[in-house]
Amino acid sequence: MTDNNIREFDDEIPEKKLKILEAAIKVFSEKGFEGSRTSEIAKEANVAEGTIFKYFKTKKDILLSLLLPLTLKFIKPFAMKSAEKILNKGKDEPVDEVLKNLLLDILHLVKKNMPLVKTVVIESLYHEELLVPIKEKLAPQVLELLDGYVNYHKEKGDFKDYDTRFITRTIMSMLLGYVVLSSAFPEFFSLDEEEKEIENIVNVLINGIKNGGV
Amino acid sequence: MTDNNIREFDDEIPEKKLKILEAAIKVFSEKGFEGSRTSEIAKEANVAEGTIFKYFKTKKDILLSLLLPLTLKFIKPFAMKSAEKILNKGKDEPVDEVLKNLLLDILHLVKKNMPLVKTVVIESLYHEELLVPIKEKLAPQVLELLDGYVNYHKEKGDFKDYDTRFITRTIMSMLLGYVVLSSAFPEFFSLDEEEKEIENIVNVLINGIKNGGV
Amino acid sequence: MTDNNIREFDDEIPEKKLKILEAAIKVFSEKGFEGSRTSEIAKEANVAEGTIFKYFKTKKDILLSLLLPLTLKFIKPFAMKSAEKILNKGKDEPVDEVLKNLLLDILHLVKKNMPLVKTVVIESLYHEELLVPIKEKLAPQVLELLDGYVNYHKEKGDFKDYDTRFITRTIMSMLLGYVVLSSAFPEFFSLDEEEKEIENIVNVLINGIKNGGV
Amino acid sequence: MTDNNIREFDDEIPEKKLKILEAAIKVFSEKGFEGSRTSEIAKEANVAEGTIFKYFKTKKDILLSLLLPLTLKFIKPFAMKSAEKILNKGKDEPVDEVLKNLLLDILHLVKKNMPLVKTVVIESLYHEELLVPIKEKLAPQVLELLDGYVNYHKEKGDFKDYDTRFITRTIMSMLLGYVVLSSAFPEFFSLDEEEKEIENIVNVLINGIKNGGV
DNA sequence: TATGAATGAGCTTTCATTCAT
DNA sequence: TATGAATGAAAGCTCATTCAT
Repeated sequence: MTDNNIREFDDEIPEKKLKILEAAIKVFSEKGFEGSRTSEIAKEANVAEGTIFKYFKTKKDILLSLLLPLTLKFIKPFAMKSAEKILNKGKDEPVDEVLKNLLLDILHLVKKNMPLVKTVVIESLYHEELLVPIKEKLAPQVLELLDGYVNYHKEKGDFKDYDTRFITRTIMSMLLGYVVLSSAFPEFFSLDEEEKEIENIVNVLINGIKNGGV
Repeated sequence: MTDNNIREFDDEIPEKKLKILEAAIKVFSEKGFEGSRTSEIAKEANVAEGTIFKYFKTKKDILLSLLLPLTLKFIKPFAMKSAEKILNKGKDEPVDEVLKNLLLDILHLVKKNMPLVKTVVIESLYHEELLVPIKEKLAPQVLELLDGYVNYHKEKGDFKDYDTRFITRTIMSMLLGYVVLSSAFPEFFSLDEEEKEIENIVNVLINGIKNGGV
Repeated sequence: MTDNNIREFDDEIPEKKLKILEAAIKVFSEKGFEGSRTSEIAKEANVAEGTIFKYFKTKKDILLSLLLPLTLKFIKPFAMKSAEKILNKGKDEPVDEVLKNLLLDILHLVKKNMPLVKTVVIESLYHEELLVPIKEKLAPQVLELLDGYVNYHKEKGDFKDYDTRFITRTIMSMLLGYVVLSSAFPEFFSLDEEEKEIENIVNVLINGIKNGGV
Repeated sequence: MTDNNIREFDDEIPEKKLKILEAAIKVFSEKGFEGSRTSEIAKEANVAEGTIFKYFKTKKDILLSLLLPLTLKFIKPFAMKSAEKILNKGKDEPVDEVLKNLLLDILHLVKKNMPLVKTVVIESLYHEELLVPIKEKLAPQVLELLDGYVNYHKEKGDFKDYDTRFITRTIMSMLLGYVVLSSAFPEFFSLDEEEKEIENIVNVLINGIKNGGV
């Protein structure tokens, strides 16, 4: 499921550098950045320790260069492929179907890149250099996309008159909560019913849990 | 708001040990466990570095002893005070009012102890010794309480016939999502409208965002 | 002869710090700064390697702190004791006797602290941070003293009408040349005839080597 | 002035090897041998780092091969050209003129090759392998030449009856002192008056600074 | 011949831990 | 009990040297 695959953009990135990045993602996600040893990354990457420092000035540098793969992984496919699916083709499909597919897309992207996402998200709590680009580049793009979707349906009269940003946040919130909970306590979730779970989440989001609400 | 106050249970815990724990919570939450230095904890606690090791065998030991304060902070008040409010007194109050109060209670508890919670939650991702007790002691108690609440309303016919555990998870999910989002991106939230935000979240949870649903 | 004795000013300098400084002077003078290993300094000082970095932030820091002992060794005794001997008491003594004693004083100071002097002089060729204080503090004081001596005798009509600074430089030059040559090629000099050698140097300086002079 | 020109003897020395030697002389003289990086030498020589090790087994090897250029630079011209000028043609010229020209010759040779000379001289203090050949080959030849000159004038009755070797040493000493001082403290010397300075030095050497000495 | 990516031994420096006081 | 100087194992990083191309 998680394959740390960051090779899609191996335009001219050297093989060894890619192996080091993959190894770093794995080790960072298991031990945390500060708890990781460059020696372990080297071993994991089947590379001499010195080689790491040919490609990255410092250990911290490895962490910071995870921003690029993360961005490429999320911005590119998410903003391009999904955005059109949602906003153009989606206009005729039922609202819950569209939302479910959107959340599933994001979820799959996150799950496929869980070690990378986990590492960047957690380390951004301790390293401003990581948080700032996320806030200024990644987050706005995701928000813009979702805001567009929400506004479209608000104007169409599908959604209640909540503040657009509140609805966006709530959608994000539910997905985020699911991701975190299901990662931390996988034994409470059945792996094979992920699609059903997301379907339920979308249903709650749209109709609420109250009996009688449609 | 966050005062790291763990002195409530200073039955016979020595003053210096408490100061070390408080300092550790502060430093751990700012730098992460591995990124924290015992020298900084000592300075923050106004204590000699050697003193730390009179009370804690190792640095890791400090981290592990955060479980006790966390448990005391959450299990005790939450299970005792709130549980009764919710299940007994709450039976006559409207369902959304009860839920809102419950979430606000939890939220306040979390915010008041954010550094402690942040540290234990994040470090539990890297240290089994921390995760296991959480899964086996803390989580079940919280789940039991919420499950009870959900079951009560399901039986009363207030809630749709979702799986109890799914509703519980969804409630947790939304709160967790809110906590994480509002901590990571405080600039997207207005600090003074926390209560309104929770109110909205509860409304969405109960009625959904779909127009026409009550 | 060379005892690396820098303890004279051990006002409150910790014993271990002194031992590290002494060891560093020894090792630096034998291997050069860059060729020296902190591990060897530690061993020489009978101290754990980590202890070095309790007293000095970096290895470079050790080098820079040699300036203080050097200054104390040279400025203090030289400027105070010798200056008066030379300029006051010396006024009645024959000019060559005074000069000979002055040069012998300096020479003994240099020889007694040869490793320290060698290290600072050579490393100042590669480290601006070392050269600047020497040029701005040490050198001017030495020059001022010698200039005073030279001027006194020029005014008295003892010396030819060379530029004062030229004579000063020439005196320094001859001593410097002797120190360097006798250090590099000790086998060309008889150790026990140092005083005779200096006497000859002073004679040449005053009377030249030309026959018939005097 | 200093052109590191060691190409005079490029009998069959490959171009790249020469470039490496020149680069090494430059870098060594600026950073010291141990403080120099082969990577920097390679860059300075416009050569791949690996190429260095095609021509020199080790970094140390580069240092040792500086002996040959140094010897060629000094022994050859100095012993051949100057020696005849001094001992043959010089016999009719005034003693101070000859000495002045000799010192100027040496001085120019030293200045033109300062980085090379500086490096070999300083590093010989830390590397026996460098010092021994200097002591056994270079020094004796220089001394023999000067001794011959001094003896010639002693026998002619021009010089006082000092030990020949003492006079030789004193001449070397004064020149050495001048070179070192003027290199370390160039601001104390006027560059354009080098010839005048040497003239003065020779005058002092011959006549002394005492007033009335001829 | 010349390259430069890769190496890994060894460097300086850090830091949790110990222990004499 | 509390200290903080001292420790030394282990960390990140450097750099002379190798070798496949």
